[in-house]
Order: sequence, then structure tokens, then C-alpha cells
Amino acid sequence: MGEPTRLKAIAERLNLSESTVSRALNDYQDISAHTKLIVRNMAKQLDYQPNIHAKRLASGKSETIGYVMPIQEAQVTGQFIHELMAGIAKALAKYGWDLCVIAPQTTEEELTIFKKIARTRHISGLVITRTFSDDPRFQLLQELEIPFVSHGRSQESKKTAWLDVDNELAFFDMTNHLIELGHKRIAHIGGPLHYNFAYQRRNGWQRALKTHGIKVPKTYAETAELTFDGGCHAMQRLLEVESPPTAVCCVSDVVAIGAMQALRKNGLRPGREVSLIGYDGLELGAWLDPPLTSMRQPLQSAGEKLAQILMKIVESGSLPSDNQELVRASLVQRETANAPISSWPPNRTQADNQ
Amino acid sequence: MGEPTRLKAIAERLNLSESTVSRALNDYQDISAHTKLIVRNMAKQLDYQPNIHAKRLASGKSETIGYVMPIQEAQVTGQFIHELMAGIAKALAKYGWDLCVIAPQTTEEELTIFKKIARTRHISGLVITRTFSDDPRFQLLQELEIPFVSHGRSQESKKTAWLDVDNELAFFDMTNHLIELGHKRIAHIGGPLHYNFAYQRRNGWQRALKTHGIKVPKTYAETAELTFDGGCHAMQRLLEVESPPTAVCCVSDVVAIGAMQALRKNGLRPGREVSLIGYDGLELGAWLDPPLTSMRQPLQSAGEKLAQILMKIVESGSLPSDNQELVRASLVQRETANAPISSWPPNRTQADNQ
DNA sequence: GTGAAATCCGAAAGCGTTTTCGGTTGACTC
DNA sequence: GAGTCAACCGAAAACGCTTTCGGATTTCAC
Repeated sequence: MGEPTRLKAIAERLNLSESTVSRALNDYQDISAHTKLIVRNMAKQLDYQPNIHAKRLASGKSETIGYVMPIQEAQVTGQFIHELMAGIAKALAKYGWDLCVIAPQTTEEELTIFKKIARTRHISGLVITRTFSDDPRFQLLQELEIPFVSHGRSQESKKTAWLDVDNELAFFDMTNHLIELGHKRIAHIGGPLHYNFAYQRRNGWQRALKTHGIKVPKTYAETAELTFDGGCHAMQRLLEVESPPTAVCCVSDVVAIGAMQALRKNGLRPGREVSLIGYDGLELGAWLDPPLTSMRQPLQSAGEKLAQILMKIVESGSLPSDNQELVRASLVQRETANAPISSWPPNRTQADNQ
Repeated sequence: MGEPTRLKAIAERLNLSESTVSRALNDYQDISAHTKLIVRNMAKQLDYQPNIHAKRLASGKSETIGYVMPIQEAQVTGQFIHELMAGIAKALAKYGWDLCVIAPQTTEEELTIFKKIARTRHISGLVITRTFSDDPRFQLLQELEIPFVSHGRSQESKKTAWLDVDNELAFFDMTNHLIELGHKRIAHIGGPLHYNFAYQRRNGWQRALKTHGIKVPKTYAETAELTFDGGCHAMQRLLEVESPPTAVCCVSDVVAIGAMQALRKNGLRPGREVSLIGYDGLELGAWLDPPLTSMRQPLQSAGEKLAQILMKIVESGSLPSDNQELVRASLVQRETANAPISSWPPNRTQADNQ
């Protein structure tokens, strides 16, 4: 392909200095419109692409943002991550920025990498996901003065930029949907509360119940690992309480799928005896029998927004005003959320039944 | 955090020149062992991290490889991509290389990006996946002299580097497994043949049948889109042929899951009347009822190997000897592949039954 | 017609590395 | 003691861009 075109080549062809050409291409104010025009035309003609390393060295900017890919701990996060990354990459590409993937194996390694980035500055901003209620990354990144935006909040994120789904509202909506279907015995299978979203989701469920004056036994607030087995066990426990629920709000689709399994093992059909709603809107939920009703948040657009927020922060050097955004999840109606049936629970009392 | 440490700082502290320090850190032969030692110690003490842009500019190397993230076309590729990327990133991190994600929206855009990379050279090598039998990328990348390695082969990949699972062998193994269970009426739901792997997988199935002298009607070779619906429809067609199969080899898990659905709709249970084996080993297969038997290829290690092969190519400037590698998939035994039962197919003839 | 301001561009100094090319030592040979 | 050869290290030139600073024009007001 021969040597790539350099600034010098353009300058020589046009009898201009390299600095003029550079400023013309970067749209400086002290270059005449005419000069800009001929420079740009020549650049296009020669298919000029600046040497990115020279540019970044000279300008001190890296135009690269890093995405911290979560460790392969929870299940089926792949789809989630893929969509989010696609969105991020898309938005960055528009501005010629690069997306660099960081895949730490442990939390300690992650923090070490942050420190390294703080010194090298070859990555000018980070997108982090999978936030915890008590997440050490927030403080460290602020100390290191690394611009970042998180997908999901933390207790530490009062003054940092984030984009999050309104988990509380999502579960409020979800629970209301079940109430509208006629359910009163609505349980919740939540996640470990060190996940910030688990905390919020449980709150949304509780608020909906309270709003409608529905009281449920304490045993209806279950907690599970965010896995198939976790959901399965939690559902099993719910079936063994004195008067089991007629509907369950699950913290994630995977947990819900585990819960479905537990129902089947007990000879019950999801959506008949016990309604179930998951969260994540995984497409695989549609392939189950019966297909899983769920809540879905937009991921690709979330990725795009994350990238935009972060680029703003990097460029301005400070937090822009609209640096925190809450998006609303929407219901994906499939077949596991229906009206309660009279034959369940078997030992149902008259009072419950009214 | 203050200014980062520069080469200069180390040089001044030790009364050495910058060039000596640089060469010491890069392990040049003309620097004494003693000097190297003190330089390295000082570098560690000052927590020196070279400015990557200066380094890349001066050396002309970018130490960055790109991963072309497939477009969101087929389903549940997310998990697949995630694992592969994790492997790639892990291997690269060991050598301080960066992983840059490229997410083209269309095939044309992908090719345009390649051309741009060829000029800027800010990415020194590419990993591509989702290869097609007739894949234009291979020729273009060779023309542009961009080092690359593919996950999966193509007709064009005779002289390029790749890592692939032995699809043919996998389906040979898979089919043999069914034969050993006693099946003779073994069908295949394949994918569109412009996918190279679809072609190979079908061949593996055919070879196993031929090896055992088993003849099946032409109608047993089904083709489906790589989606849930595709699998569902293909299975439906298989159930409608004159004497339906007792077992089906599916080109992917998603297709197999679709096939399961079709079976259920016809009142049949996967693994009882009709055995089913998928391919990909998705963990979600384990959550189905019944859990889906499948074949699994190692992905994380594949990612690592891809990275290693590519780094070698980039560094050596030519193809190393071991630039093509075939890995073997292994059976994930779950519950949809069992011995045939006598009551199926309903109109079974004596000859079939022996 | 003069001075000031505005407009436009070039020279040159970086940015922080790598790498080539010589030069200075000291050891070793005869 | 002159010459040879390693072994080490420093000077300086890249690498290709950005950005500051100042200089040359032109424009404008008076």
C-alpha cells in the first residue's frame, strides 16, 4: 500500500507549512476559510489519516475510553455486555474514539489497573458496570481523577456520573402489574443486597405492596444467588411456607428460570398456579415453555449514552450538568404472568380468596 | 497524583542518559547487567510507566489488536463473544497489549474500517470471527497486508492463520454418539451453507452415517435459519416426513431449542420419542426441561490462543509455522439424547426396528 | 497618511520515546 | 607500549503531530 500520507505531504503540495495544515484540519479560528477548504480537499484526495500516536502524544489526549468487562461470575451476562458494548462502540466511533477492553480477573487486579491507568493516562476515561452498593471503585477513581461513568449506581455515586435503569420503579411497575391481574400474595426473590440493584428492586416491590395496602408475610421476601440454582432453591422455599404466594417477582431472568424449574418439580405450571415475572428481558426467555414474562431495559442506547456522557466529561474536564440519568424499564409480556386461579394454593382460606 | 515519571527522571537520578535507560528497560545487549539492575530498580521505585503514545510513535509499533465484534444478527452470540473476548484480553494483557473493539454496523462499513486501519496502522492486527464460506474479508485483509487471525475458516483461508473447532469431527462424534445409543434414523438440522461451519457440520453428520452404512432419506437433511424459529420450523418439517427420525443433530443450541419447542407442540418429549443434540454447550441449555445435550468448544482458551497467534504474526511480520489449529469439541451430556423407544415413530416398520 | 487592530500564516519548540552511530574505556595480545 | 577488540554508554536524530509565539499583511478609523 505504500507509505501513508503525512501532514508534510499535504503541506508541500500546497506550499503551506505543516502547522497551517494541522490547524486547518483541526478547524482553528486563525485559518482562513479558503485555506481550510483547499487543505481539506487535498487531505481527502490523498486519503490522509493522521498518525494517531503522534497526535495523541502531541496533544496529550488519548481519545480512548476503556470498558471494564465484568468478570465471568454471574451467569448469562454475555448478552447484556455485548449489547452494551455495541452501543458504546457505536457512539465512540462517530467521534473517532477508540474503545479498549479491560478484563481484570479479580477485583484487586481491577484496582491495580486503575492505578496504572492513572499514571499512563493512555485511557482517558472508563465505563464501569456491575456496581455494588458499597463499591470501592468509585472512591479510587475519584482519587485518581480518572473520568468515569457507571452503568448502575452505588452509595458512593452521589457526585459521579451514571446511567441507570430505575430499578425501584421497574419493580414497582412489575408488582403493580401482578396486582392488576388480581394477585395479592406476591412474593419476591431478590438478589444479594450488596448489589445495589438488588436493594432497589426489593424496595420497588415493597412500595407497590404498601401502596395497595397489601401485607405479606416476611417469608415472602426471599434472597437468592443470581443463578439458576439460586432461583430454584428460593422458589422451593417459597413453596414450603405456610401459605405460598400466587405470584413472584424475580430479581433476574436467570433466577426466574430457576424458579420455573422448582415449580415444575412440584407439579405446578408457571403462569398457572404461580405467576412469575423476571427481569432482563433476555430473548432466551421467549424460548422457554411457557415463555417467561419479564422487564426489559434498553441496552444499546444505554451504551451510546454512557459513551456520550463520558466523552463530555473527558473533554470538559469536569462533570456536565446532565450527568445522571434514569431510564425506565418496560414490561415484556409473555406467558408466565396471568390472573390467579382459585385452586391455588390448595389450603387457601376464604379470606384470601375474596 | 502529580506528574507521571518519565524516562528523564530515571536518567537524572542515576546519572545516566535517557537512551541508556531506555535500552536497559528494553533489555538491549549492549547494556551491562549491573546497569540494567539499577535502572530497573529505580523504575520500579518511581513506579515508571512509559508513555505509550511516545513509545508507539517512536517504535512504529502499536501493540494494539482489534477485535471485530460481530453484528447483532444471529441470536445469543453474546455469551460466545464475551468468553472469547475475555480470553483474548487476558492473553494480551500479559504482554501489555491493548484490545480494541470494532463494532461495524454493516459489512461494507467493516471493509471500510479495514482500509482505514491499513493506512493508520494504529491497530496492528485483527481477530475476526463468524467466518463465511465465501468471505470477502480474507482477501481484503491480505491485500491490505493487515495481520489477522480468524476464529473459524473460510474457503479463502488456506494460507491465513486461524483457529477453529473441528466442526466436521464434532458432528461425526455427535452422530456416532446417537448411533451408539441405538439410533438409525438420524436427521440433521443444519444452518445456511454460506456459513462455513454449517457446511462442515453437515459433512460430519453424513460421514458418520456413511461409516456405519446407515442410509437416511434426503428429507433428513434439513436447513434452518440460526434462530429459535428456524429450529422450530425445521423440526416441524422433519416430523411431517413419511417416517420421521428418532434423533436429530442440530447445528446450534438455539436451533435445538427451537426444535424442542416443535416437539412439545406435537406432544412429544425431547429425549424420549426424539433425541436431540445441540451445539455450543450454552449453559442455558441446562436450564431447559429437559436439559439439552450439546457439544462444547473451549472458548476462553481459544481466545487466548488467537491472541498468541496474532501477536506472533505481528511481531515476526510473517506467518509462523503453527498458524492453523483445530480443536476438538466435547460432548456435554444432559438429558435429550437417549436410546430410541419402540413406540416411535408410530408407523414404524419391522425393518426399521431391527 | 498614520497608528492600531484584526487577520492569517510560518518557525520552532515541544510531546516522550526509540534507535543508530560513534566514542570512550579497559583488557588483552604480541 | 602500540594495536585490537569487546564492552558500555552518550549524543542526537528521528517518529508525526500540536501549539505557542510572533511576524507579515491587510483593514479600518481618524
